[in-house]
Amino acid sequence: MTGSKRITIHDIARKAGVSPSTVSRVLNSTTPVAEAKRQAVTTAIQQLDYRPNLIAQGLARGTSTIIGVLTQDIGSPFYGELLRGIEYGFRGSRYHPIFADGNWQQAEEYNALNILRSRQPEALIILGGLMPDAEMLAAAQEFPLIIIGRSVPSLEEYCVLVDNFQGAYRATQYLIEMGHQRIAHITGIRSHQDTLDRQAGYEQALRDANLPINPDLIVEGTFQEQSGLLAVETLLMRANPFTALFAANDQMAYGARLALYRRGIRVPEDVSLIGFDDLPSSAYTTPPLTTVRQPTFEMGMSAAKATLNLIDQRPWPLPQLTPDLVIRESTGFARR
Amino acid sequence: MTGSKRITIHDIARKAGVSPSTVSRVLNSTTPVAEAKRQAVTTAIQQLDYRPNLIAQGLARGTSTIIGVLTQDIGSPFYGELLRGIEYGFRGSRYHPIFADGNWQQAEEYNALNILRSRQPEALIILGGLMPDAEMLAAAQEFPLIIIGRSVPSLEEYCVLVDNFQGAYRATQYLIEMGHQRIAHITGIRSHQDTLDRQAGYEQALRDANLPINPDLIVEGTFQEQSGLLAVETLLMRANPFTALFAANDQMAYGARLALYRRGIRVPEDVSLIGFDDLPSSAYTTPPLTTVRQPTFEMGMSAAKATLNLIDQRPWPLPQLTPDLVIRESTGFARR
DNA sequence: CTGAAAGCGCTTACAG
DNA sequence: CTGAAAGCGCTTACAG
Repeated sequence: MTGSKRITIHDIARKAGVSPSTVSRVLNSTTPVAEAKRQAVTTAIQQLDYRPNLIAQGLARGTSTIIGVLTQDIGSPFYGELLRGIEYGFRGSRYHPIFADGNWQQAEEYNALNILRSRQPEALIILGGLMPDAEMLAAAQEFPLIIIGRSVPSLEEYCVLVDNFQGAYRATQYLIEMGHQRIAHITGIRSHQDTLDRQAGYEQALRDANLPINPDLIVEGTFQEQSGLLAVETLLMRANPFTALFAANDQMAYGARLALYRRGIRVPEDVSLIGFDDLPSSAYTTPPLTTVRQPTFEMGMSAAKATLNLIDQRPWPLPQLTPDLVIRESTGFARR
Repeated sequence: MTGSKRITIHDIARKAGVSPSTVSRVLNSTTPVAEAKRQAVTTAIQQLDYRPNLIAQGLARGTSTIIGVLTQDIGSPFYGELLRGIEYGFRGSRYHPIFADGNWQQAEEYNALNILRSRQPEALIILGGLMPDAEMLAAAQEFPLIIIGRSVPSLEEYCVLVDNFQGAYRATQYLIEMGHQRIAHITGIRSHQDTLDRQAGYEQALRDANLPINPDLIVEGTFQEQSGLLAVETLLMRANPFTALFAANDQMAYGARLALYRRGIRVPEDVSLIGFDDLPSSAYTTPPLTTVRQPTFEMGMSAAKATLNLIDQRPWPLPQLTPDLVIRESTGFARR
């Protein structure tokens, strides 16, 4: 179970008949080294299967090559693609992301941030979260910082996000174009900015079409499946008919779809259903879900790339990401 | 963007009028320290908002407090719960998991392993993967090692997994009990042990019920949704009727369900459908999916706990995890 | 090109 | 109880 003595730069120096400094130099090719010695060192490294101790290197160089990533719910389908994108973005670089989860609770976020801090990250990526803007500004003082899925005033140029208002507007508008007039909305958690922006987009689209905003058609969810299911039950109990339903994320749309199914309400024949996110599985629900696509993988990847650029003090172009409406089969014309 | 000079143990020593050694001692409470000095140190720490540099500590103590986790597809829904469990299992400990992804490719797995190695992890958790058993044994020499979702000969006591054979057997048996005689199977990727075990369970259940094993009813998938969809198309083209379908994982079951839907084949009235994994969203498909549940969160959590125990040289009881059949609404009696 | 020395920020025997 | 010193495994001026 326990390995043999970890082998160090000194071991290979001895074996190669040079000084540790020289070994370090061939390792990092920072300074020319005589060919013979270089050879000796190289073969010694191979023979002893030596691998530099990154943490010692980190201490000596003052660089940890670690990027702290503050997540909110590692494990949720939405974060899955984001993480994959981040992981992909750092591949081949010498940097390695480490994750700490805030669990959508402020106290845990602070805690996670401190955990990350103690690992001396060279930059931070923060995904959403409930931390006050002031804290974000403070963090930006301390580290190169990229923020995903949230817009922080005066830090806009470090934020990677799609326009939630715009996405929701587009979704609602599409429903209206399809002839729907009574469009219900399941919101996310009130404290999230996404929730507010998406609801605002929904309402604006209604307004622009001269349709009334009916509070009875709006119900709050939690971004999770079960809440979508419950929301539909609530909506149905209110006996306020609707022919279309816009859920603030796909997971709630799944729950809503199930509630509808249980009541024998057909999608899209009786009710059109539209989500937000375009999770990978949304293309495989029955019927496949019409939804507002967030390019999550790309968001993660560009955040990673931007982080690398920030560290190297290069410009960090962030892509112009627009939420696309992906029209599948859960939406149709309103019944006449 | 760049922080001010990082403050160290010396800064607080100076401020508190003690030696760095003493600061270290109050930090770690390894040795009694006079109350007055302890106070001075504590307040200095607060005032300067000092946080120890974990990487320096690591070097000095020879402990990184890092656990390397080798994943295969961070971001897939199956791994989501596992990661969440792992994360949860390490909460409150001083250890922190870091992830590197093998992407289900041997070369990348080796690479990921080396990346982890360079971070000097104190233990390793390896999720599945294609690495030869011999490599796993070697890794176990080098680190305390826990393996999830795979059984490695002579390392059984370090493996956390559910019995795939048994789970598949149970699923198939249930279908048979419901009167199904022509049961199709969508397998996973051939090179995965899970695939083999699940198929074996399926076949054994058939055999035990004196039902024929019909190669025309078995089609290979990739564990992804699209392959489930394709598999059903293939099955349908073969014109070999079946009344039930067992997919080697939920994602393929989703794809299969969609293919069926497109053909107007009802679930469960015309075909019973059963998956494997019990992903969180499987409770919300239409109809909710009958499936073999893997307690992935618990698996992740117990792997983490076991790892901590291994590190501390304590016994590391691994739970007895059995795959439960979760009967929902995608299965029913065979048509007569 | 190359070695000896100092230093990265801590910890931990060692000697009071 | 406590300070000075050595050491963790590297890197990097500094002086040849």
